[in-house]
Amino acid sequence: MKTSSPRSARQQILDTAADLFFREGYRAVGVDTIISRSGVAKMSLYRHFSSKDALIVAYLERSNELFWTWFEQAVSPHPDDPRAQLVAFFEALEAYVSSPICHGCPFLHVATEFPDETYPGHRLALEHKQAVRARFHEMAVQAGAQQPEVLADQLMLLMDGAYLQARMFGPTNRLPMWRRLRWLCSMPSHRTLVPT
Amino acid sequence: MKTSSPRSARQQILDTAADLFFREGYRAVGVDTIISRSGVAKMSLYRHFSSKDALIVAYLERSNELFWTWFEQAVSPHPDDPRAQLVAFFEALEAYVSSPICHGCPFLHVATEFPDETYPGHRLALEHKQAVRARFHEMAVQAGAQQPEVLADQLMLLMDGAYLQARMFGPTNRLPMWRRLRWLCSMPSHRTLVPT
DNA sequence: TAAGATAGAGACAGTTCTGTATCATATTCT
DNA sequence: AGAATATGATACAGAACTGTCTCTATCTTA
Repeated sequence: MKTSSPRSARQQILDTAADLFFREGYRAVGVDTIISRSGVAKMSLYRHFSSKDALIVAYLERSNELFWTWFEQAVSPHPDDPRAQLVAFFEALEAYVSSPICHGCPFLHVATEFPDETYPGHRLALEHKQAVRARFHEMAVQAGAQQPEVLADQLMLLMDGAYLQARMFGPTNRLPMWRRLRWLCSMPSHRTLVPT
Repeated sequence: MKTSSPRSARQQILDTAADLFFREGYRAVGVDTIISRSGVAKMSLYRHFSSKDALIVAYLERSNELFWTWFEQAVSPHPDDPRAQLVAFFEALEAYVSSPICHGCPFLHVATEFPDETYPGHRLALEHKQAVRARFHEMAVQAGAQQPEVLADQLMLLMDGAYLQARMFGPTNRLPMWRRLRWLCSMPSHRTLVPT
């Protein structure tokens, strides 16, 4: 451990940027806002992060780590039951997107705000989503799913759709559609719902 | 009909703004880019649209109209078969999101870039999505779905998820996941795929 | 206590953004 | 032809943005 101040300065910047980026968007938040809100000097920001884009990348990398610790923690109560793991994760997801602390998905947002696929943040978003899908696929196989590819796609749809709705309906009025997330998980699909 | 120039000027602005907003995003595109790309004077833009936000609103309203004409045209071959109408729309959607002209969904984008629910564009996005869901629900009822609410939610998930993926994977490399859209439509859900 | 690294404060440059003002020109309708 | 309207071109104001520079203060560590 070096000093405590530099670490806390960097952490302060990252925490503030995370909150602002998540709630208001990447392009909507300027570095001036970040430094005034975090109470650090502008040069401290640029000493720790070479540019705003680098700060965005750092935020996304931290978000990725937080996601996976959250994920593994959600599935940990069922170490030998992949099916229960999937259900547990989506229950955790439902609780999260129903809470006022959720404002969507940082990776979905960055891919929307920076459509250029060569943009570093967009690349990270793609890698993240593909990793999540790979994890879903792995669990689907372990659970003995008959069509793990399709199941993985459906779960991705469910997850990203939940994040989207959280963004559209704000932290309040969250319920209109997402009280039904668990239903969507456990329901047979529309094909079977509509008589042929 | 008044003159031809004024109409074509306004149309020129709207067409150019539509293309730029859709491909690059709302905040990423400035009015200077729009006027230089469309070949009109800046004052012509501000004579037709009181502000950039008003231009965004006009674009969204036009997008809404185009969506519904597209929607009704897609379902028109099956006037007396609501179930076939749903399938026909999602086939049209699959073809659209698989084509390079699709860059996502303008309403999803505006809600992501402007999280404030009081922002006019965000409000329009909410109204649009709720109208689409209402239409799905209506068709689900007509088709005799056992749980039209759930089916409507699933269809919204499917549609928005397709738009999302189109944004993440660019106009190229579109296939990785969305070759399976029709499968997702016709497949029993993961609950039945995973043995209990 | 002394040295070195880090942070704070604030001015500054250069660009970009939205929106306005001015004036000349072209087009349309009477 | 003449009047009204719309457009083009361009300069401009004022703000916001990213990123840099300088100088001073603080804090850790030896």
